[in-house]
Formats: sequence, structure tokens, C-alpha cells
Amino acid sequence: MTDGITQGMVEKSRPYHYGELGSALVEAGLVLARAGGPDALRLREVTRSVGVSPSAAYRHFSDQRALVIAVAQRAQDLLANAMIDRMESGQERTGSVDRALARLRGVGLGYINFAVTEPGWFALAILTFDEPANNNSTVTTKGQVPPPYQLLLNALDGMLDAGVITSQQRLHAEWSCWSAVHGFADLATRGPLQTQSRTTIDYLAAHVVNTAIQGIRT
Amino acid sequence: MTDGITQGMVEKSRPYHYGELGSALVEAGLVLARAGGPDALRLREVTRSVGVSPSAAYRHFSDQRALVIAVAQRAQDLLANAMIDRMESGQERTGSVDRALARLRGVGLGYINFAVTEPGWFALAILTFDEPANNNSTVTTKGQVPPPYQLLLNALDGMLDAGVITSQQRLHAEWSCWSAVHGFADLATRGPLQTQSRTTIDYLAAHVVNTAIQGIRT
DNA sequence: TGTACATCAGTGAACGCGCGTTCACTGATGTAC
DNA sequence: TGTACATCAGTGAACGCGCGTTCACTGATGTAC
Repeated sequence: MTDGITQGMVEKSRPYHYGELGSALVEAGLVLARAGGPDALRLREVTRSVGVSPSAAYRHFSDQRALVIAVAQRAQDLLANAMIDRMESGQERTGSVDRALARLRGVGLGYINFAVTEPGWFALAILTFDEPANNNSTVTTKGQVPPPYQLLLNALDGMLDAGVITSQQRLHAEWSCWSAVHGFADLATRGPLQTQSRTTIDYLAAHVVNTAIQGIRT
Repeated sequence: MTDGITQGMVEKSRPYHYGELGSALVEAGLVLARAGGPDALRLREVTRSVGVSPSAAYRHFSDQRALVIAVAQRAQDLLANAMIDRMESGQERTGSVDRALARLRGVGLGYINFAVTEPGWFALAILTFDEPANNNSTVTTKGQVPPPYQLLLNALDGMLDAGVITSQQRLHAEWSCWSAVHGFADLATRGPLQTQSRTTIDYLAAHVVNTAIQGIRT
């Protein structure tokens, strides 16, 4: 029997201790949450999928909640990355106005697109938008504001800088935008739009984002 | 010991069979969900709060899911009523334009207000926005479209009739409006706004609703 | 009006399940000498 | 270089919990005659 070396895709006869069980658990949690959402993050199931006893998790997380928060943080980062990707695609724009508009649109559509393509991760990510960013499991704090929210603020500031909106219109615009985009994501993910085709969803998403932007431009 | 007659607020020594256990369970579920949301609707807990054995519920509902759907239907009705109340308050308006605008605003603010004041019921109500309206427990079907959604459609049609928006602008406007309002409700209920004061929430809600309406007027 | 009986709403015990958490342990690691 | 030992990551069994659902039952109801 092979020993020590990871064998194929399923690792049998695990090494002595374990490489980095903490991050392995988070990674396994990410896999489970992708398919099953936050409810799939049961401590026993996560440890089982890693091939470790349930109590082993307590060497790395104080309790199940801490594990969920760590996985949710990863999901939130994935969401932020998806938004950044969408924001920067088609980056060459003629004017600064068009560029600011495209970036704001990208932020919104990236958010919605992530929600629709990865509903499990999305549901997990939004669980912790309220969490006060507890630094857990030796992760360095990135800042008080959660990344997705910060991306939206940046895009809106870009609208102000480009002169697309006034500072009066900029006021509280983040809540109008976030509400529209988040609401659509929820309706498409858990609500009445969940049975619609992807084509329809994408079409409506573009419409909703454009309308929201029109709204803040009064 | 008193018997037969309901005693005070807690009914001890229950009557022979039970009045209307089916609706009593739904009513008890409503009380539980108000405080604990959908997760509080455990069959054993509902039957316990009525003072009946768990298996008694199966005389009235095929399984737990059916009970949850019945309670959710009630929560959805409460939401619809809250929207109607808000829509009709301050009904006397000078022009038809102002009236249509006020009604649309009322629909949105009623929705948000219900979510913020009754988050448990709101969370339950939105659980079944996708449900195909299964007629359960001898309840007459009210129509395919869920009431809250219908109210929004009516208000938007009113905007069209009053000439506030064109038929072009009317197109898909329901999704822009619902997204904005629903998203704000979620952010205020489960998200980053849940720690804000009621005053702030109300102020932002008005802003978001106004912005959404501006958006569909392009 | 009174008795026999079918109906069926609610009982109570039991089922299997999976969960999060604890605790005394074991066994590999890496350091001190 | 080799041995003794402290460290601490992971084990495995057990805890108490509450859930949804089943099934043979009991006991009040209301109907038939």
C-alpha cells in the first residue's frame, strides 16, 4: 500500500499529523457550501469530508461558528474578485464618463452574476456582511469595510470624480445601488425569478442595473 | 378544577377533542415565526405550544413542510395588508399623478416597513414567493400571483394610466422596483443596516424608494 | 328516547437520525542535553 | 550522533439534545335503528 505520498484524487492512508488542517477545513467547507449553501457547513460533515475526526476541528476553530465565519470570509473574497473581474473587463473606454459608468455597471453585474452562478457561495457571503470582521485563525485583518461594499463605494466615487453625478447625488447612493443589485440577486436566487432562464436573468439584470444608475443620476 | 371553558390566557384541561386544531397550529406557528423566523417552525415546537402531541399535526398537514407553507401564506397575507394600509394612508391627493406616485411609494415603503418591524414574518413570507400556491388545508386559492407582487403591478399600472411613465418605461419596471425595495429590506433586516437606528432606516428607505422611482422614469 | 356502533381526532411510545461539544487518550514531532 | 522528554495535533467514544415521522391505541363524537 502506498504511504506518505498523496495518491490520486482521494488521499488514503493519511500522513502522520496533517498538513494544514485549519485551511484544509476551510477549503472543504467551501466545496460543501458551493453545493449546499451555509446549511451544508456542519462541523461533522466538514471534518468527515477531510477525513478527520470531528474533534480535530477544535484545534483550529473555537467552535462551529468560527469555522463558518472563516469559510464565509473566503466566499466574500470570491465575490469581491468576481466583481473586480467584471469591473475591469472591457476596460478601454474613450471618455472618463463612460469609464466610470462601465465600472459602476460592472460592480453591480459582477455581484449579480456571482450570485446567480454560485448561489451557495453567495448565500454564505452575505451571511457575514454584518460581522465585525473578527480576526480568526491567524488571518490578517484587511480593513473594517467588507471588500464588495468598498468596491461599490470606489465606483461611486469614480462617478463623482468623472462628474457624472453631483456630490448631492452621491449622498447615500451606495444604498440605492446596493439595494437594487442585492434585491435582484436575492429574487433571482431564492425568489420568483429562480425558475427563469439564464438569458432572461441576464437581460433583466442589465435592465435593473441601468435603471438603478439612472435613479441616482435623477 | 375548571373544565370545558377556556380559562384565562392559558387553557388548561383541554376540551374533549379540540376546536380547530388545523388553524390553531397555523396561528401558533405565526406566533413562533414572529420571534424566531422560519427556523422556529418546528413541528414539535408548534404542537407543543398548542398543547397537543406532535403526531396530532398529521391529522391536518401531510408533513412539516405543508404546515410551514400554510403559515408562510398567512405571513404573506399580513405583508400584503401592511402594504395596502400604507398605500391608502394619505389617500386624498390633488392630482392623479401625485396619487399614482404616492401609491407606488406606499407599496414600497409598506413592504420595507413590514420587513423592518416584523423581520420574522418577513423572512417567512419571502420563503414562498416561488411556491406555486399549492392549495393546502382547505384554503381557497386566491389566484396565481402572490398578493404583494400583484399590488406592485397595480401601482405601476396606475403610474402608466396617470401618464407618469410611458409604456416603454413600464416594461420590466416591476423588477427594478421590487429589486430595490426587497434588497433594502434584506440589507436592513439581515445585512449591514441591521444595526442602524429606526430613524436612519426610515430615512434611507425613503431615499431608496424615491431613487428607484426616479430610475424607472428615466 | 335509548342503545350499538362506526368514525376519526388526538395519544404516547418508539424509531432512527445527525448534530455540536467534551475529554481522556495516543502517537508523531522537534528540542534539550 | 543519540537518547529522554515536553509538546500538541488528531483520535474515538461518549454526552445530551431535539428533530420529523410511524403506528397501534384510546376515547369522544354523532349517526343508525
